[in-house]
Order: sequence, then structure tokens, then C-alpha cells
Amino acid sequence: MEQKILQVVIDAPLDTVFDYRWLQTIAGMPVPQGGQIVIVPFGRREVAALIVAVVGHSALDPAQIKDVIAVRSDLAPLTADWFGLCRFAAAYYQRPLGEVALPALPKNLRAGNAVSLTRALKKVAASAPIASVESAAQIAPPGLNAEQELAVGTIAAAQGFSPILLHGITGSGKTEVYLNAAQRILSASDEPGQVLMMIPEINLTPQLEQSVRNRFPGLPVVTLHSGLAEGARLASWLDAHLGRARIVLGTRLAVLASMPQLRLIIVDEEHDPSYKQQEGLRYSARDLAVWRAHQKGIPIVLGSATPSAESWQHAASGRYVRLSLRQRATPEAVLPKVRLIDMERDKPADGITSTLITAIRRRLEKREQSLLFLNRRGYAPVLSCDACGWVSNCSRCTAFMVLHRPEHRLRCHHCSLELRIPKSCPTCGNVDLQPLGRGTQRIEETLQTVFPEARLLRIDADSTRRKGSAQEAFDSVHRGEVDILVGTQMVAKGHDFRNLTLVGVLNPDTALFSHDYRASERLFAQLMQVAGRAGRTATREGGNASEVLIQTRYPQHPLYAAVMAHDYQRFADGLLEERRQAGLPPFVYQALLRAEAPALQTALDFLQIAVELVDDEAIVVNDPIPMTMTRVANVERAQLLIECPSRPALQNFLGDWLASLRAVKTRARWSLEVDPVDI
DNA sequence: AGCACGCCGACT
DNA sequence: GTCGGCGTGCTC
Repeated sequence: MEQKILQVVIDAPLDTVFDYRWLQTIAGMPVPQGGQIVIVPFGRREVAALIVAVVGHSALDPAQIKDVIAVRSDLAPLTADWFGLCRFAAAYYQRPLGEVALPALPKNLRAGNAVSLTRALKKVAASAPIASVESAAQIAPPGLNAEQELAVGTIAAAQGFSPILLHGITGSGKTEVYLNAAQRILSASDEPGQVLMMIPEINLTPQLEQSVRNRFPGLPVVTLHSGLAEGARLASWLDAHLGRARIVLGTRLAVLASMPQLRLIIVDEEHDPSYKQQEGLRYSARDLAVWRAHQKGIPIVLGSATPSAESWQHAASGRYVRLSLRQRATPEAVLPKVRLIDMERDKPADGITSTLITAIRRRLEKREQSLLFLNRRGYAPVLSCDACGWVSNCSRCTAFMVLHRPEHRLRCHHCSLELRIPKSCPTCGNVDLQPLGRGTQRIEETLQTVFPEARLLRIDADSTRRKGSAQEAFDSVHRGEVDILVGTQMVAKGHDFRNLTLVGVLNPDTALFSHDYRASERLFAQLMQVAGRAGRTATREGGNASEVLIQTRYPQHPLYAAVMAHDYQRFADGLLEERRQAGLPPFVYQALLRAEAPALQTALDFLQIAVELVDDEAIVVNDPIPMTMTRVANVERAQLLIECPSRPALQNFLGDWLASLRAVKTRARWSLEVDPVDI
């Protein structure tokens, strides 16, 4: 009887391979291969594992080796390319391979549920034969302008790894460039090819999915995102893995999809913070996509109206090719006029200046829509007592509990704590408690008072909690059932409202002076994006271009000057110069060690030990500090930032450092983040 | 990460 | 006298 040793990895924080015994129980049963999924006994449970190697002998005592329970031989093995990607991600983010590779697979594949896999495989096999791109492109593409033609030509002609930064203003037709480039690449060769098209949040950008499907009717297009039900996710994943899906449209998790015939990667809105996974393995899907394109030797298009500082710098240094779309694709369309409202001169009443009120009134008279953008949900960020100074602190976090008036609740946005709004001050009994500051709910209330006849709609995480309700809300705006829309960053993405001609931005100033050096970069992107919601309408008959009004106390700030001029380049060049002088990314590479414990000192003590374990001249070590929001859900948190001008040098150091950190005896829970954001 | 074993406080 | 707190140790 033939015996083999399968070396496997498991989804656990254990950076080793485990050996299992495979015995040929039925003559002719094929020997398992690397890249296949197996079910193995692990401790007292059964887990899914991935075979990384099949060998003849194990170094272990045979008595220690257990038998494999089952081999998922019905699935084509994961390829070496895919393993290479997972290996890179694991090494780069300092995690065990199994913790990267196994969660990248659909749950149903790992659950040992043979029935659902068999059914899904049958469904894939039975689905329509693969359509060729030619037969599917029967819908005539709209004509491209010269800039778009140049972009498509450059992408399609690219040889080998070619990172391309496509900088195109809102409405300049980036999507058409993506679709044409995809078409050219898919039809260029006789072999089947696949395109990975990544977008920040699929639920907020259903238009893109629709344009892709409309453009290539009959071509297998699948979506991959966390909102899919497990069955649908498995079906999409299998289509991608088996090479049947020609276009995979997905969010950040799609970067780890198995796509054996990958020929082109597109990352739309490449600057978007959603590409950064903020829990578990904290990877940048954009960065992994670039690595994947490099590994495969294929072009990758990073598209944005406001590229990230990192990508802009790569373009400036010549690492990326920069292509610009400076014209709006629809010739009659014009950019919205951006004006600032000086809040020192025009003092706002209830958060809204008279200039903005007048502008909204004009839109109501003309039956046009207005959008007010305010990045703060709830009614007011804090409830306070004038008499004794009490404020609505969360008892478990270093944060205020936010007043949610319609729900009659105080809510902590950082832990699950929720209370009824107190009728009187908990310390002095004063019944006159005051909300301080303004969130979307309060703005909605104010507007309803000022414009009692107007049809108002608020779109934020609270109003769209129910599944599908965000879509309903956006649809009703499109149908013209809303006069004034109030929303958080949710409304900034994706949706173009044809009849919307006014965007008001309520209090963007806080981001100008944030401790987070990335805040201004995000603000610029957000302002350009929200301005784009209004900008797509052509100059209206006899009317004016759409208008963006920004309420600010700092009308002289250069960021606003760049926004008014729609001049990303001016902003970005200035931003990069500041970063260079301050020694901040992208001119330095960072890693952040976080520690948390019931007592802050426990976390700080651990980080101090970590400081003392740094023995590398190339590494700059900062002081361990409590996090800005020190306590969340009764856990105290601290962090230690380390920096290095060289990425390889940092990588080299991190491996050794982590090995010594794992040996430290501490009660703190800790984790390392490479290339952190939000620090 | 799970999951078990193992030694000290408030309950039927 | 037991149920259960989480410390620590292991997983081929």
C-alpha cells in the first residue's frame, strides 16, 4: 500500500507545516497533490488544510503523525501562482501562510461539505459555454476621445508587467477605458484570458456592474464581495478558479481569488481607503494587486481622479506610467463651480449658513435636487449638562456617546453600548441637557424646519442598516422623489444624480488640522468625489453649471484653493513635498506594533520591551504611546511606530523582531501592522 | 486561534 | 463539598 506524507498549512497563528499520512486505500486512487484541500484531525477538532508539498518521508516519529481524513480531489488544485501570491502576502504582512491562504477560500470549500461543492461544480459545468469576447461585444461601444484612445492603446500594447496610473477627473470616462482595455486584452489572444476588476464597495457602485454586463452580454462576469451568500460566493469563486469567468468584478477580497488565466488587473478608485483591510490580516488589496500583476507579468491599471500619494509618487519617479484624462467624456458636461462660504462672515444658524440656505431655496424653486454632505452621523456627537459640566462619556471607551434622537438613544460608536437618553443630568439632576455639535439627523431636522414642504432624505449608516435599504434610498433620489439629500461619505461614492445641481459641504475643516497626516489627502479626495455627484449634468438650458458650496472657517487654506481649481496635481505635488520634508510615507516605510490589555501599563511595558529589542541601525523607533482613543470596550490600547527608509530593510528587520517578540512573556495582546493607515 | 487541563472562589 | 474563573500548553 502506497504511503505519502502530506505537508499542510492550517488557518491558525502557527507558522509551520504539519505532516499527515496518506495511505492509498483503493488501488488507482490518485496521489494527492500540492494545492489540494484536505480535511485533517488537528488537536481535538477537524479542520481544512492546504497541501503545500507531498513527500515520501517525515522527520517526525511515525507515532505522532495522523492520517488525513479526506482529500478534496474533485477540485482542480490551486496553482503555484496563487500560492506565490499568498506566500508573498504572508511574508510581507508577517503572518503564517495558512492564515492568509485558507481564509481566501470560500467557506463551503473548507467546511467538508461535499454536497454543496458537488452541486456548485455541476452548476458551473452546466452553465452556458464560454462566449468569445467578439460575439459578446455586439453592443457598439461609445466613441472614445483621443485621451481615452491613447489610454486604451497603451494598456493593450503593454508587454509584461506594466503598472499604469490612470488619472482621470470625474466624468472623464475611466470606465470606458477599463472596458475597452479589457475587451482588447481578452480578444487579443486565442487562449482564454481573465480580467480582475476591483472596486472599493460593490453595493455603492451597482452602475459599474451594470455597465460591465451591458457591455459584454453573454460573457461570463462574476462578482466577488463579502455581501454574497456563501453559495453564490462559492459559485463565483469556482467560475474564477476554473477559468470560466472572464471578468471578475470584486472588492478587496477578490485580489486573492484564484484566476489561472489572469491577463489584466484594474483597480478603480485606487486611492480608496476600503482597499485596506482593517482587521485580521491588514493587507492593502491595491498593493497586493500590483504585486500580483508583477508576478504574472501583466498590465495593471490604477484608476482615480485623486490618486493616492503612494501611486502619484510612483508615477512621478517613473515606476508607473501616468496617463491622464483631462476632458469630460461628454463634451457638453462642465465641471461644477466650487465656492467657499466664509463662516466667519456668514455665521451659520444651526450649522447652515444663509448663503447655503439661499442656494437650496433656489434649487427647490427650480425643482432641482441638493445634497448636503456631513461626515458625522447621529443627532449630535455629545450630550452635555450646562449646569455641572457633565458630558455623555462612554463608560467603556475614551469616547463620547453620540445622541441619536429619532431612536431615543445614546450610542457609543466604538463599542456596543447603548443607553436611553437620560431625562435629567445623571450627576446634578438638571433637566435641560444640551446636544453639542451637529450630525446628519440634526441637519435633517433643521432643514425640515426651514423648508417644511421639501422632501428630505437622510442616507447614512443608521438610515440604511436594513439590507437593501441603501439601494432603495438611492433609487428614490434617482426617481426624483427627494428634494434635499443629507448624507455621510456613503453618498459621495459612485452615484450620479442627474437632477442634482447643488452640493453643500458642512464642516470639513477638522480634517485640515488632524493629527492623522493622511486626513488632508482623504479630505481632498472626498471633496472631489462629492463634488462629482453634482458635476455630471450638462449645462442646463438657460441655467448655470452645478455648484459646490463649502462652508469653512479657513477660506485661505491651499487645500480649498486646489479644490476650487479642480487641480489635483497642484495639491498632490504640494502634499508630496510636505511628506518628503517631514519624512512621512511614501518616503519612509512604517510598521505599527499595537498592544492592548485591561491595564494601560501592561501594554506600554510590552512595547517598551519591544523598543529595547530593536537592534538595527536602519530602523527609527518612536516612543510607545497610548492610542488617541486609549480605551475601547474596557481595553486599554497603546502603540509603537517604527520607520525605515528602505522597504527591504524594514522587511528584513521585522522577521527577526517578531521572532524575539513572540518569546516575550506578557499579558498584553499584541499585533503588528505593516504599512499602517489611520495612525 | 481553539481546546483541554489545572488550580483557587461563591453556590446547590 | 461542586461549578467555573482564566493561566498555560499543545496542536503533525
